Amino acid sequence: MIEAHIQKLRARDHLSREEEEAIRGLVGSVIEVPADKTLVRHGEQLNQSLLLVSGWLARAKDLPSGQRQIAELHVAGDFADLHAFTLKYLDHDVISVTRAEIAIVAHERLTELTERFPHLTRLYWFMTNIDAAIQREWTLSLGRRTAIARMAHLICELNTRLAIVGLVQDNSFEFPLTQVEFGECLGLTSVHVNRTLQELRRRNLIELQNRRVKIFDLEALKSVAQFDDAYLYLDKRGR
Amino acid sequence: MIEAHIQKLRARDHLSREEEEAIRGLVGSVIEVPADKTLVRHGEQLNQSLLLVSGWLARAKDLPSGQRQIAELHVAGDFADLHAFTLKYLDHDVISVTRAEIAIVAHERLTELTERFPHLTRLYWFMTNIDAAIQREWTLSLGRRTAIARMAHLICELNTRLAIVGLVQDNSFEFPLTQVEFGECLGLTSVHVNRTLQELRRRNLIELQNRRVKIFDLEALKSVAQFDDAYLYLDKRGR
DNA sequence: GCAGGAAGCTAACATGGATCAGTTCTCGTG
DNA sequence: CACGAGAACTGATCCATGTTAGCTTCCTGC
Repeated sequence: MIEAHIQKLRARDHLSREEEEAIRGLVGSVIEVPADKTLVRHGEQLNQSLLLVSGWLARAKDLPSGQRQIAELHVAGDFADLHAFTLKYLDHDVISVTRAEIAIVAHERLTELTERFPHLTRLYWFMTNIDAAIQREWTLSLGRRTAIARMAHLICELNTRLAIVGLVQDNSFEFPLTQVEFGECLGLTSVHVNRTLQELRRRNLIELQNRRVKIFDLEALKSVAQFDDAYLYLDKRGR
Repeated sequence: MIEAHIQKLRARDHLSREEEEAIRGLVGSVIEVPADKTLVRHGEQLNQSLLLVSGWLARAKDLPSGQRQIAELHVAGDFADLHAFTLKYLDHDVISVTRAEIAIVAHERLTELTERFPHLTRLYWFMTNIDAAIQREWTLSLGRRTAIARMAHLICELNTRLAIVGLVQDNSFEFPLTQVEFGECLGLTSVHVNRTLQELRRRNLIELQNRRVKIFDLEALKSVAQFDDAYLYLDKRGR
């Protein structure tokens, strides 16, 4: 059920058997939601967080004009709104990009967990800080990278994050975003997403077909993106 | 010494006398650094965090090409790298924008504090999540706002954050960034910063002279910026 | 197997902001 | 009190990306 989540944690730190059990004990009910639903609305008071079991979610911020910026994408194993545990309400929405299975974790359970396991407290604090690091990298992309580098960078990021939870085979993974949604991540219009995608294709770096990305030349793609995975903190230093 | 920091916390939650004492006990030495120094280098192993007493710091991310994006600005009362407590090393640099006084807090002290005060643990976790929310708002700015809205937004943000720690008088506050640095925050060139600043001036919204911003019409400025301070979490819900 | 809608794609044209190449201002220093 | 350096400012030009307005393809439901 939450194997992907355990894998994601294990990529960053050691877990004792007891800790793993405690984490599995967090999950209350598991629900299934359709694509394109707003699961959490900004400002709404929250007493639970969403642990994504399968499918994709996103953090979306909208401007009064209707323009949307996606601030982070979430895949299996991610807590989409763990930060709500301390924030109490969010400054963005959480939306489903695809149909998704979601394990509900009550904040009460998290309070108990954190009072029993200082180490897991630091570990989950750390996980919210990784989300912040990912958003910081997106900030750099939006501020300073060109459209093609930005797009290549996001694909490298997803490739790395999906590989951790076993969702990459042969440099290929499912990519369910429409070009409009892709643009909402990259700060681009769908027209320019289309053009940029074709340019990546033309350079024989990737292919995107039937909601699936295939990376032909990962090293070249990383170099276009100036991608360095350090910001994903894939090392076990003990937190 | 760390009054500003206490004020900033008090803007978000209640602190008991005992908790306040414990927080004051965090501070080791206090140092003074000149402007334009790299205080923390990305990747470097850390066992302390920097609590800013006076002056401005920034989180900077550089591209191999030498282009720089500033991801957040820090003013008196901010922990510039509290996230290093769990991250162990950073994915960005911390630089001084001005001469600054900095209180050094050893991570050992923080570990002790968090094991003694679960409430303060949640509070500091919360504070790192506010930093993330600020960065998310910058992401929205960079992705979807025009240059003038972005600039207006940042000024509104600073106005709000500086007011909390008592650094705003008569809608006016010290603003020590050069136009180049301002552009590094906004994802703009200094040329365009200059022009955009003139446009804000021309519309009688603000004035920037002698390293000082004066806001003439805060409501109009907020409306240009589409500014809503919800993302700064200025309410006391008990964390 | 056909209708309708969403997603993908395209071309022509518009524009916000970058780039380049300076000039002017300011202020600290000898 | 002149000089030098950094910061502020400017004009001309360019170009990456947006905008508009389609057309095409692919599903999905009936």
